[in-house]
Amino acid sequence: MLSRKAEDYLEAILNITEEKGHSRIKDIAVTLDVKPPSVIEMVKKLDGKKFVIYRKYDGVTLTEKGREIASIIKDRHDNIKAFLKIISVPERIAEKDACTMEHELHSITTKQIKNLVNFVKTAPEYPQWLEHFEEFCTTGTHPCEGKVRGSK
Amino acid sequence: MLSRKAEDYLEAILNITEEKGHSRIKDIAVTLDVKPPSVIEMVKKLDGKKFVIYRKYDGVTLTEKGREIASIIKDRHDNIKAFLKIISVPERIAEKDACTMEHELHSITTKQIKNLVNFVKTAPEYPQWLEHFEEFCTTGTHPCEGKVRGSK
DNA sequence: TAAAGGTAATAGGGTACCCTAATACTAACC
DNA sequence: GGTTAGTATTAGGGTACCCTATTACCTTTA
Repeated sequence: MLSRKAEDYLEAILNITEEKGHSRIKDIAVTLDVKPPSVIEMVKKLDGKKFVIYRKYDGVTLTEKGREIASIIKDRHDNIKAFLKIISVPERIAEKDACTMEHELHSITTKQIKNLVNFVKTAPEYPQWLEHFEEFCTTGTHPCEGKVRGSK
Repeated sequence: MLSRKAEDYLEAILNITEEKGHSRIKDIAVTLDVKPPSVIEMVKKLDGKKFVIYRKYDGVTLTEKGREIASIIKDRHDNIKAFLKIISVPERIAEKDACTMEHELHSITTKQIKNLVNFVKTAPEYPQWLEHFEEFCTTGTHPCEGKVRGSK
């Protein structure tokens, strides 16, 4: 229903509004790294579809409908980022790649990623799991393999 | 350097060529679910950039440069799909979502996904890990938690 | 070898998203 | 209240990718 870019705009508006109390054209432009005329154009479109309310010279606010979409995207973003950090992707790259993955993935996929994050985080052996994974990344072998010091 | 769509075309051409020995406009169109004129347009562009060789009425072949890109994408695709299947995403959805993720992700991210797949697959407790994960997805708790029957 | 059926190519358009340059507006200060 | 600095808006264009309708070409078969 909404394009990937449209979702990006909604998410940005949500973040800016939460941070500053209101969303101005310029802030959206800076956040998304586009020029103000591009923002105006998209915001008019989103207003036409009732995702935001846009009044000239007076900023942009999300409608209930718009806020709902934005929250879903933001939630996906956080889960995907958490997953990427678990597999040792550096902060900045995790942030950027979460922005890519947060759109278009099937809901089952994002649900399973969320499950994986919870599974690993709440696992009794969580810290060891992480250590083992990191060692595996460096050496290519499982630390516990064939040793007395098992995975437990 | 190459757009996401351009990469899709290269990957499709690689797959079709491997399967049929040569790539025709129509096959590419069917694979990517677009109309032939769209294929012609893109293929001309890819020819101009030396990723493929396109001769009218005579199909399309990858150059060395084009094959290299296509192979990288295909490799990413396979790894991402393997990951999605590990976390119990159904085949068809995994295939589709791998197509989405295979572009634009940072090389570190795709490397770490590959590492994760190998880590889990070669783990001494691999089948148990999977069972535990699946049970966690259904019940929300770790099977081994506080029980005699531990993770080992 | 000529006609037919299918594939390929071109012409002409459309949408989504982005830009620069020019103009309009607002707010804040003198 | 007028000037200025900053922000918002409009006007006009550009690129990427897709389409339909039309025309060209090839291959097969009578």
